[in-house]
Order: sequence, then structure tokens, then C-alpha cells
Amino acid sequence: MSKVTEISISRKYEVLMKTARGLFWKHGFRRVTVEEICQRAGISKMTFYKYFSDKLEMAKAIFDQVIQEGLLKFKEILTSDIPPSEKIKKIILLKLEGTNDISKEFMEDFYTDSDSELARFVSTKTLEAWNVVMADIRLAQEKGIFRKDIKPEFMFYFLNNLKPLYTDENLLKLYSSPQELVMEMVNFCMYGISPVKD
Amino acid sequence: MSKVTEISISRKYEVLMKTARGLFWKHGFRRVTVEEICQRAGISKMTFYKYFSDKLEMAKAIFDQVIQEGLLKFKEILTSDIPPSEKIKKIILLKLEGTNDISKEFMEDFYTDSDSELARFVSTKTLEAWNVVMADIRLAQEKGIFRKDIKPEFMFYFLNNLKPLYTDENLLKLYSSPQELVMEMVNFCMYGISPVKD
DNA sequence: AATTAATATACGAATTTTGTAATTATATAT
DNA sequence: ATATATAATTACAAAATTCGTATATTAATT
Repeated sequence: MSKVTEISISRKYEVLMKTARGLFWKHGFRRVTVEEICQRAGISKMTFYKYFSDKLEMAKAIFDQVIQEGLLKFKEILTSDIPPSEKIKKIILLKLEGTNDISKEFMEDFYTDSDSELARFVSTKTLEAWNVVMADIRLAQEKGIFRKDIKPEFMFYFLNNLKPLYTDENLLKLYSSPQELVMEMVNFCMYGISPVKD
Repeated sequence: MSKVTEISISRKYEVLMKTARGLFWKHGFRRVTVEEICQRAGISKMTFYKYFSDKLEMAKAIFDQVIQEGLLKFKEILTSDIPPSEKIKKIILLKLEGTNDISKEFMEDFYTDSDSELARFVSTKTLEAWNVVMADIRLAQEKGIFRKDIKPEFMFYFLNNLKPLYTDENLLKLYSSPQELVMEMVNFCMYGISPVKD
């Protein structure tokens, strides 16, 4: 197998993943068909089945990819050489973007059909990612970046619940700009978390 | 049949319509099942088939409703007793809202399968609505509200293409607020359309 | 020219969706 | 309270869709 072919193969794989991810994100797993993914990707169904045994396997791969990307970005921020307040700000902005998280539509099917294979896969992988994040936060505590006597679990839940705050119009109205609200969040985190003034 | 029953019947009809409309708008006709509509509406499938012979008939009813609402709002603005510049502003805002128009997702299925019954229905109804709007604009021209030597068709197409302008970030960046961009649009229309300075 | 890889088409099997019928539950009117 | 009308639930056959693969054709690579 030549180098060119390898590249074109991985490119087709990527195109399929990206196309499917877009569709799954918008409409959820159930509503999207293999044929539709292939048509939009401009790739034949036969080629699809070269890379994925079925739609479920593909969804798992996508879910995995998203989780891994999210963890990577999180770890990058945590280990980067910037002051704690900057880290908090970047983490908050990452959360507010929302592009790293799994979409509501994508999750919807699992809630209704919780004994499906995908549902189990999703909860397992979510738990794994959760543990990694917890470990990272604890490490940050050890290094003195965050206050030691705060539960990492609390920080995790807190971060995950920032989005609804940010999209609350009444709250946003209190600030002259969205950026100002972000700074408020950052400061709130810092005063509660930082062991020293920044 | 008592009054109370009549009310509750029409209420169920409305709930079904509203629920289905929301789902169709987001995912399109094809992706949404009758059972799903019923579940979300909290109404049994049997009752669904009391009101609609099938999903297609329901989609037609919804499409009709949206078109009629849109026309009504448009006519209300045109015949209201406010200065032309205010009319233009209200019409532009109506277009920018987008809640009156048919969603991209809802239309998507028709483009791919243009010889379906729904596709024909949609294009027929659209043409009808188009003619009504044209007639209204011509009437406004007759009354001297708009300049006489402008093609109503042009105004129609122009209005329908405002939305992408409004959602263009680079364009929005040129203005200190979205409202300012709206006023720019209004002024642009007025200088080209109004027979007299406002 | 031979070989490899991808597309297009077709298709039976599996699954989902549809629309209806029969039964049970609930609310309303008498 | 009982009869009556209306809706929800369950079950189901028929229709439609989706799946996954086999085969023939086309395009690209060696």
C-alpha cells in the first residue's frame, strides 16, 4: 500500500467521521442513516463498511474522539505555563464554547433507551473521562494551583453548569458585555479557589 | 357535544400541531415519526388519527398555518396606520425573526425528492402566498406608500435575502449593535423606495 | 495491461413505522 | 349512580425503510 493511498484512506475516514458527527450532533443517533452519512460525505456505502462494522461502531468512535479531544484541551490548559486565573478563564471559555461537549440531541436517544449498547458505552466512557479530569484537578491541587480543601467533584459539576448561566438572558442583562460576565465567573472562581492573590 | 369538550378537542389539536411543528422545524418531515409526535404531545396515536389522516396531511396543515400566519402579519403591517419607514422596519424585523418562515430542515426533504406529494403542495402554496404578497405590495404602490417604478418581485426577493446579511459576522462587526444594522437596512430601503422623504 | 480500490446498483433480511382494531380507563351528562 | 362518550393502552398485520452484502462497472495506480 503506497503512501498516497494511505493518505486518501485516512482522508475518507476523516470525512466520514466529520460528516457523521455533524449529523449526529444535530439530529441524534437514531434519526441519521448510514446511507445519509455516505451521501453527504460523497463516499459509497461499501467504503463506509470498510471502516466501520456498523453505525453503532462509528458512533462509538465519534464519541471517543470527542471525549479525547476534550480531555486533551483540558490537560493542555492545566499544564500550560500561565497564571492560575488565566487557566480558569481558558477552562471556562472552553466550557462555554460547548463544541467539545456531547450535544443534547446526541444524548437524547440514550436517556429514552438506557439499556442499549450505546448507552452503556457512553456512560462507561463518560465515567472514565470524569476520573481523568478528577485526577488532573487533584494534581493541580497538589501543585498548589488550586486550593487543596475543595472537592474536585464540586469544581467539575460547577464548570459543567456554567453554560446555562451564560445563556440566561436576565443574567447577561446585568453586564455590559458577555466578556464582563466571563470575568465575573473567573473572579468568582479565583477568590474561592486560589491559595494566593493573583 | 358540550362546549368544554369542544375546547379540549381543539386544544389537543393545537398541542399536536405545535409539537409537530417544533419537531419538523428542527429535524425535517422525514426524520420525525407519528409516534414521536404523539409521545411528546402526551396524546395517544388514536387521537392523532382522529384529526389527521396521516403525517402528510398534518404537515400540509402546519405548512398552511405558517403561511397564513406570515401573510396575516405582513398584511397587518402594510395596512397599519404608521409611516412608511416604520412599516419597512417592522417588515424587516419580521423577516429577521425567521419564526414565520419555513425552516431549512423542513424544506430539505423536498429538494431531494421533488416529485413527492408534499413537494408539489409546498410549491403550490408558496406560489399562492407569493401572489398575495405581490398584490399587497402593488396595492401599497398604488396608494403611494412605495415608489411605483420598482418591481414588487425585486422587493420580495430582497426581503427574503436579508437574513444571511444579518447573520454575517463580518458585516455585524461594522456596527456597534445589531439594531444599528437594522436601521441601516431600513434607511437603505427608504432611500430607494419611498417617493417622499419621511 | 494488470491490479487495486472505489462507486453504483441491486437485493434479501432485519428493523421500523404505519394505521387500525379491540380492550381498558376516564371523564361527562343524564 | 349509571349510561354514554372520549381518550389511552395494547396488540398487530401491512407497508415502508434501513441494513449489510454481493455483483458488475468504473476509475485510478503500478
